[in-house]
Amino acid sequence: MSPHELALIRLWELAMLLGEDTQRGLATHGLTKSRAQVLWELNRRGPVPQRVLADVLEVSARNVTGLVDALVATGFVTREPHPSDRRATLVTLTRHGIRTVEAWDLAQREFADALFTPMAAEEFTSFVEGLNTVLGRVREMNAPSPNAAERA
Amino acid sequence: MSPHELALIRLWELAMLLGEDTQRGLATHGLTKSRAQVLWELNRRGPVPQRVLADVLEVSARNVTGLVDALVATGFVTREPHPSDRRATLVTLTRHGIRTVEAWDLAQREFADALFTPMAAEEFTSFVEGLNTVLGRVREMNAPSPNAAERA
DNA sequence: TATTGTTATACTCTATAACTATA
DNA sequence: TATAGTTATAGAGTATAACAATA
Repeated sequence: MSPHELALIRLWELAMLLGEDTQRGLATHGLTKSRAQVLWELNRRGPVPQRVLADVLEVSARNVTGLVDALVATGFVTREPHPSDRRATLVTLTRHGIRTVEAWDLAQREFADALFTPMAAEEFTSFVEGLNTVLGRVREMNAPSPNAAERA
Repeated sequence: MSPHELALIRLWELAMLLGEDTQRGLATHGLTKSRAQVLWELNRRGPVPQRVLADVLEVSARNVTGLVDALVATGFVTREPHPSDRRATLVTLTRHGIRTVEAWDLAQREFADALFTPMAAEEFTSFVEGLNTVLGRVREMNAPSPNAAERA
């Protein structure tokens, strides 16, 4: 197996481990990855109509209806009337939803510190440099998405 | 945002991009991630009873029934009688299944080369070093899994 | 006429529980 | 009695299409 191939496999393994770890963390809050993404966007953007969520998450309007239904039922968000468009509803974080997102933020910072603090400063720096290079390459190789800049 | 936090976010972004890319590739073969994992294990292990697939993929026996049903219907595998245990079936790759796995293998090698060849040799080396360190840290921080060695 | 969100319907992955056939 | 795999049932995420209310 070539060094390149091995490096790619290591990247995959890391991605999977991080994914599993995150999923376990979300499950303790009674959340799934998809529902968590909704909360995350609401935290960034404030109350938005479901249409906006469908666009930023790149899923169907129908799917958003289901995700918001579930988040309402579990107390993370509410549907509020839109002040000027009676067709739309504003999906709004509850206090519970806000506290949940804040708890992740903290957990993520702590995880990042626990992960990288033990690394030698020089090793960390060159790792991040390589990571940025690889990320740039992957972005180039992917279908050029006009939304990439907007999402970043 | 701290450098540690930023690095973690970059890792996430890379993981997501690689995941999306892979999913697109699988879709062109008419496959999903779960079904592809089945083919992958069959390629590594040869024909195995469904029970083995359930164990290695860490999913329920019921789930394996569904995945194998779908793979049989789409011509990637067949169910063959087990020579000594009449309760069991041996899930076996068809020629189509074998060629599909071989095509991925090639595609993965090409992708890895396209990704890393443009990197300076020194940058690649230190990136892989950092990657291995991070991977080790994540493994430590995760729940210590007795199967980790077996799966690797 | 176009847009927001819903209902209707369907497919995939996932799980547990009950059951059949076999060990 | 235990195991391999299926049927029955259910929940989550996803999609398209038809439809209602509103713009």
